[in-house]
Amino acid sequence: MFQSNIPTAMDALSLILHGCRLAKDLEERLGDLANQPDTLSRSCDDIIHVFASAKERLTNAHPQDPSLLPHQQQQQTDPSLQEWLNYGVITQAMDVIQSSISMQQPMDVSDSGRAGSSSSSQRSHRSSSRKQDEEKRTIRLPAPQMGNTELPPEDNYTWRKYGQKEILGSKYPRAYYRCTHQKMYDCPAKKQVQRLDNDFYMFEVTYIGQHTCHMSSTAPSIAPPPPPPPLIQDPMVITQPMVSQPPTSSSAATLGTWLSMEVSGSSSGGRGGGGEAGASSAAGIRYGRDAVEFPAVADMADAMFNSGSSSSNSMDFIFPHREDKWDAGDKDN
DNA sequence: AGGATTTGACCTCA
DNA sequence: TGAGGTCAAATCCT
Repeated sequence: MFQSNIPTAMDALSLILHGCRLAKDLEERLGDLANQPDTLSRSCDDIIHVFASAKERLTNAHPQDPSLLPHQQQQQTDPSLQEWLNYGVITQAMDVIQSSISMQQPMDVSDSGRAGSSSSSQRSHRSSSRKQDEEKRTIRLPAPQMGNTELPPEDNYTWRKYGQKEILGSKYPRAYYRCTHQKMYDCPAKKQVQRLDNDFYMFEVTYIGQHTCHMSSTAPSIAPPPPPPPLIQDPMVITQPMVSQPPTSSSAATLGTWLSMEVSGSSSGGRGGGGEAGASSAAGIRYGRDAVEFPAVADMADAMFNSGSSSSNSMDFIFPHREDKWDAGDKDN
């Protein structure tokens, strides 16, 4: 179902990174799990599964030239994809972070220190659904984490889930989200998230409409990043790579510093009533114990890239309270 | 208490 | 007519 080998290879990289995180997490919990062989076994299986998936994709990605590095492959990517990659600031931040992870601490975990019944009300105002001319862009994103595979990938917008539905012919339900600021700023942006039938670790995310919430002077303080798909005019499917271009030296250095503190950082604080700062998506503000690790990295990246306009919030992202950071540490599998 | 998610029913359109 | 999209009360979570 993949459009080309390149995204497949990139998916593999993201899976590898994900596997590394799981392995790291497992090591940190070894002490606690020493007398829980079943849990240990499950965790091992999970990790094995992730790496096996990655290997499978790598094999599929470039059977002809296994020596080609992913970022080299990307150079051969079609221009539209390349443009899209260039456009995604946060994606790049994520790339930097994850590149740094792999470069600085390939598998080194030793210093991880912290590492009712429906109403009959009128619905005539219902916006027309299934409008053909509505702008739709579909991308694919890897699931953020095995333990939180119900969560959609972070995309740096805040979303509110308003529905979920079983889709005919699909194994997994489709979740419907709208911009958190829809009412306040009349933002029409929506998205649909659905797990791929044949790949449990990939989400297909369809964005509908453009965010207008950031255009308001009273809109959230953190200016949103460019929406993922603005350059893609025609409905199409691409896979967002988790590793793309080499980081600039400065950003790499900065993020590298962060990584030394937060390599395995967890969510910086649940949903927080005010989670409207624009930096945490539905994925990042998932309720309770299912705090997500992966989005927290995006949060940090976002904080950095927007640090000029948002002062204190950024620091909160970068230096979250310790208890918040590690609450998620005991999540199972 | 306030805001987000869940979920069954309702509505629209192909 | 039925699949897909949305609504909104109930429920959950912090």
